[in-house]
Amino acid sequence: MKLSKSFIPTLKEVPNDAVVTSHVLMLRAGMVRMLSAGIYSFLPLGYKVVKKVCEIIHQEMDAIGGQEFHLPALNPKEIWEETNRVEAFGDTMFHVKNREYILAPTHEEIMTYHARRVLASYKDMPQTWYQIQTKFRNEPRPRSGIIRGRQFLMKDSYSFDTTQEGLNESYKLHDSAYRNIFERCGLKFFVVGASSGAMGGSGSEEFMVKSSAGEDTVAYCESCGYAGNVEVATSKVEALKRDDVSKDIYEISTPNVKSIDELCAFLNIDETQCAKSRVYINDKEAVLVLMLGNEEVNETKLEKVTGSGVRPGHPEELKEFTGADAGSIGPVGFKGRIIADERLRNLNNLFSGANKNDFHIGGIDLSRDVPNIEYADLRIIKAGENCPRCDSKLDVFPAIELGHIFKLGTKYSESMGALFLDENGKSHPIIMGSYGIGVERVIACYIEQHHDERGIVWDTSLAPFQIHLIGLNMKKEEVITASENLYAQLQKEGFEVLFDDRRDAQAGFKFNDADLLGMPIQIIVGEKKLKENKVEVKIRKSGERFEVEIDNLINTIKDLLK
RNA sequence: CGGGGUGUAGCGCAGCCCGGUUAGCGCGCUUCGUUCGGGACGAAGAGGUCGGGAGUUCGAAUCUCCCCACCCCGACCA
Repeated sequence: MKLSKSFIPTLKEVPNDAVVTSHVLMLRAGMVRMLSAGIYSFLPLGYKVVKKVCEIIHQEMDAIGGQEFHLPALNPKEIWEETNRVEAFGDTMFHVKNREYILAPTHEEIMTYHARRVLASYKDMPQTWYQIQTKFRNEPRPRSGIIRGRQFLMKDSYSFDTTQEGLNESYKLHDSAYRNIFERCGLKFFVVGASSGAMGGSGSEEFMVKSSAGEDTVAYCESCGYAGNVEVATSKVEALKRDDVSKDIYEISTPNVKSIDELCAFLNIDETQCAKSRVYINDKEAVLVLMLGNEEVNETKLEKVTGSGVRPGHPEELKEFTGADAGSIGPVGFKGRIIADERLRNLNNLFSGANKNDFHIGGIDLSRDVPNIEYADLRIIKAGENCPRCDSKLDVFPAIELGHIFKLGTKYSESMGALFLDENGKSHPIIMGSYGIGVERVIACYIEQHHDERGIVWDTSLAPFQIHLIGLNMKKEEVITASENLYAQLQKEGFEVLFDDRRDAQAGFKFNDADLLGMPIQIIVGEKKLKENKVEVKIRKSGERFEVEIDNLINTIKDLLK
């Protein structure tokens, strides 16, 4: 491709609206342009990279027996109503105004639709179906460029099995395919145990990349490799001991004392002597959650205990269920379900709210005074706590979710009636798995991990071109002839070459563009070296440069790109 | 949805507080000349509904109100 004829609008200055590195570089390198918030056009250079990623995905998916589909983005709403997911997605789903259609945010329903009554026998399975296509989600706040958009490219696959063992096998195949894909893309990633959230199902793992631009928070153990989304991660923390003697409970007037810190200051006590109360609503019932001191409630863990969705109670609801406002709520006398964090187990002589504004209660013995109490791990773990597996210190940092694999089970096949007959003629729902990869995120994460102050640094696997050929002074006849010849030769050898043949651009301008675009190898054709029948080769990654006899160039390049 | 910010030429910005000629600057773009291995120089040009609407005023980029778009933090996020 000749640069003089290409649409690769590079930017010298950093666009105002871009914050994260990958976004800045994708804009500066002319890979993408924004059309609207969270909606991006891929320009020719960027789309070349998309296709590289897709090709790797195709190869690895085909290798595990995947079959590619092309499914509609426009879906009849009634199919989504079969699984009740129109309601589940709520405002996140785009609705078409003049038809009963929606824009598909994922494709479980559509794949299941095609599977039902067609995958009718155990003999038809296992099957793995996948597709790479645009999904639509009405994100309330798109951000970080391509990382979180309202429309994005996703590879998703679905497995159909007749047994749990079969599902486990499909899951394992995807797990290894995903590792291959991300490795071949040159990403440093790790795998974490995850919450399966509103997708439903049992097992679930996320493929993550550490990044300050990430929206997930993960706990990671350097020494044993334990990794978990903080939504589900656990840690070992020092247990607290019960006092030998339990005091009687007593009421304390605590005017205007609301937070745990204020309470500790007012009574001159430690926060580990306090049980913080949070009221959640679950199935229209109030659930009182007790945490030690200032520790935060992990709502995902809480939902696991309650079995269904929770939300914090509104101020009016707090008053209605407890008789007090936030800051004065406590377990003594509370009538609903009470779940306390494990760290509070059996503690006594605690302070908590009195369910009466401006009053607290001291001397609480959870075993004695809160008979119906339940305990569960409800904490959000913190960096520096001990790894649950090996006791080393845990690291906690933000990360980007690249891929997610789920054992769905029969959630969709049951609600949609995708059944098969087994060897005995008995009917069962198909056992499904679902596996996604954010294609654009792969690119953004790659750039987050592979750039320097001059620009992007592509590996050959994802590079839009292998070689950036630079003709320096394209007004000199000998430079034109030599570089045109090399261009033709390299192409004949099958290399992907971007040829900077621009007549007017100065040398420095071309060098800077080449470093910004970041092809693995630059070949520089200049007047002086040509006199010795030589050109210069620069390795983008290392910055290393050396002279090569023109006659040896092809072989040198072949060696370098091996 | 809550909080904060921005919107002036393709890009980056100044001007606005304190209203008053043809609205500026840098980069980019066009033409000519010089230069030609790390973002050149000179000369001459083109390019603007000042985000949109309403209002105040003799007069609005500037003041007031409404709306829209975009960014950041939070909430949300299969």
